[in-house]
Amino acid sequence: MENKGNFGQPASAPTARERPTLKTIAFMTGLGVTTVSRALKDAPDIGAETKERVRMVARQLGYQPNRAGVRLRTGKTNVIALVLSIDEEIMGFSSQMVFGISEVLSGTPYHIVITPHSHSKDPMQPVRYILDTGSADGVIISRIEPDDPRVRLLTERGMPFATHGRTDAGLTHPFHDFDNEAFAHQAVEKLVKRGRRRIALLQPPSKLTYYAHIRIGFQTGLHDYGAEEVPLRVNTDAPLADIRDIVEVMMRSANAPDGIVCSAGSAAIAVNAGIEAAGKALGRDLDMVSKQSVPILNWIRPEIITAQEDVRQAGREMAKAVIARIDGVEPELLQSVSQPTWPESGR
Amino acid sequence: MENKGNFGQPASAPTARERPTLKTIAFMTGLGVTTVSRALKDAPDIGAETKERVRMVARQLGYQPNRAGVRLRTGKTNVIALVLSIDEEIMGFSSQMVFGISEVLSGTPYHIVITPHSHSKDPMQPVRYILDTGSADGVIISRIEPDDPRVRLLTERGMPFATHGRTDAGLTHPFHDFDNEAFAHQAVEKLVKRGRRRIALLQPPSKLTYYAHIRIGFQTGLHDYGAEEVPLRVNTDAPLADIRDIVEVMMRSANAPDGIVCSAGSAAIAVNAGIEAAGKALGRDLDMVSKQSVPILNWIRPEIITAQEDVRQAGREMAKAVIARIDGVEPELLQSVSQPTWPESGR
DNA sequence: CATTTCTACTGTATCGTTACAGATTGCGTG
DNA sequence: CACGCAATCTGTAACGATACAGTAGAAATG
Repeated sequence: MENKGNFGQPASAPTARERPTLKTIAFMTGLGVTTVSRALKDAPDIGAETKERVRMVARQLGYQPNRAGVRLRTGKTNVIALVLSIDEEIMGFSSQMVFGISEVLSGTPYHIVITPHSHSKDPMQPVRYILDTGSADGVIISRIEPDDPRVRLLTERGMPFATHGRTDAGLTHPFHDFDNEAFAHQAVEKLVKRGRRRIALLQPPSKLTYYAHIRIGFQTGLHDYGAEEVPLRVNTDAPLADIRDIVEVMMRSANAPDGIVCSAGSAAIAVNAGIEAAGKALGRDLDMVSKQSVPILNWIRPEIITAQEDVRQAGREMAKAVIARIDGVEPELLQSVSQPTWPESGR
Repeated sequence: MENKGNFGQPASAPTARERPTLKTIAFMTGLGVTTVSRALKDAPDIGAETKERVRMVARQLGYQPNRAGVRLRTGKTNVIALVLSIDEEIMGFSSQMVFGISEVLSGTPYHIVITPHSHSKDPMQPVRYILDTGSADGVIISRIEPDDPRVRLLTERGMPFATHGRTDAGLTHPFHDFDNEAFAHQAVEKLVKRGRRRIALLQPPSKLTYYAHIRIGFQTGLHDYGAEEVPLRVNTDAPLADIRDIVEVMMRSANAPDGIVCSAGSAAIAVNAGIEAAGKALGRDLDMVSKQSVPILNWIRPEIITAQEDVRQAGREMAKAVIARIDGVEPELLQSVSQPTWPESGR
């Protein structure tokens, strides 16, 4: 856990095994530390030949700037903080996002730090921590609400960030979102095309922005294709056991739906269990459409009609967006919405 | 007597909105920066009353030490690096581990940095990076091999670390592992108790240490309970489609097994699909036992006999182990193995 | 020829923290 | 009364990088 050995003496001895610093390069090239620093960042007041020499030596030594030095002097942390809700998921949702993000960051000096929190507790806490300690250059958050206080705070403090999901309160900020409205609309279409007309919706919690997107897509779908809604009093955040039980009751009732639209892959598993518990069969008594972020549902029941939400891609988009924002690109230009894809059933 | 003392430097202006530093506290208490620093770390040469005062002011200001300052001066990064293989998982395996780790780290100054890599590429690369740049105080790695080169390198360089899985080459190091031998043994027992005698094993890739653990548990199980193995030529790392197809072929063949032991939850889903594709039914024609890290299998088929591997707990254990190791605790004392738990089926 | 203007480099101070080597004061001792 | 010794507290110099204000030398200008 310690690293120096270089005491006392003036200029600098190469000290073979130590990690190279600007001083090492300066010593080897016979230049000043400042020159080396500026040469490596391609400053205009350094001679071309000198730059070349410095770069060669730096490469040769495997020089990597000391992050603490840079951070202390410039305030640049080279860190992107990913704020995750630990009760957010059962499936590999956030892993995929992490991997997408790191794909993009791997070509940059940025590191990714995970800042978890329980969304039952204060969701502002991690954001405040990051702002107060200046521990990141950029932030990625999810589970966005229409007037999300985190978005407000981050904007107000000028911290670059990207969100997974949109807001709806006149704030302009980078985001990536899945087109949940299109998904819900298309889901209804698929069901109606299979002759289903009485459709239930397992929707997200109403405080999240995409609740409205799902609702609108669903309702215009019902209208456009001439179907009606069978109410379902539970949302995707409920414990799987609750979802199962409520779906079972619904499926046993007189006005059971003949179609279900499900807004989350993990919940779909519970819905399926509820359907089976009621003695109904997908494809025969009813059809189900679900979105999923990991291709798993068709392994469980090939009959489930699935739309893919590419969360890894979302991670990539958001990582690119935050970095662009850090580099001063206007937020308007850093917004994207991805369309649902409907893989041909099969496996 | 002539103490001209401080000339030039007027200690420091409070500058209300700035982030407080030691200097701020020094200014407010009228003490020197050094004194404040030492007071906050409860050094023995600082008066009790002074410490109290410093602590009060620090708390009042919401002082948090600047990580870059500490890191630059001491070399301590306060970072734990989690090295993850991005193709490691489909399910929420690594998320659960991340959350377990952060539970423990949340009470400490440590941050968690995710360092991903593709295990098809060079698995040493992230470890080398961390060592070369000194970017973490401790490392957590998984997918351990019997003579894992990463374990060798980390040990050699004196970097504190913990592994998810054991090695088998005379190296002593902190680890947390799931008792795969016990799992496989008990799995065979469960199957035989249900009257199954011809058992197939879906095993992990042979290069990983726990391959041997699974094999031994399985084989002693076969021996102890009087069953025989039906060979299955595929491992848990194979694409799910391959697993499904191979299982289907096996289940259609003349000597189809009447029991299957499966070493990974995601693979079990594919195995189940293969079984169903062959027209066989769990509980009737055969039984399956699988381990899982996320309670999902019984939602798919209640008949699957599942053992729970608590990956979140593993994350907690490893985080505690790395920190203890950083604090100088002997590696021998930082090893733990968790037992499979067999939740009563149902949900 | 003196002066300005470039070009190419360099020294110093600084970010926040801590290791280290002093200071200062009070007080008990011989 | 000088001395030693605790008990407290403090200034300085790093750690590695960069912003800023120079400087030296050569070339262009008047």
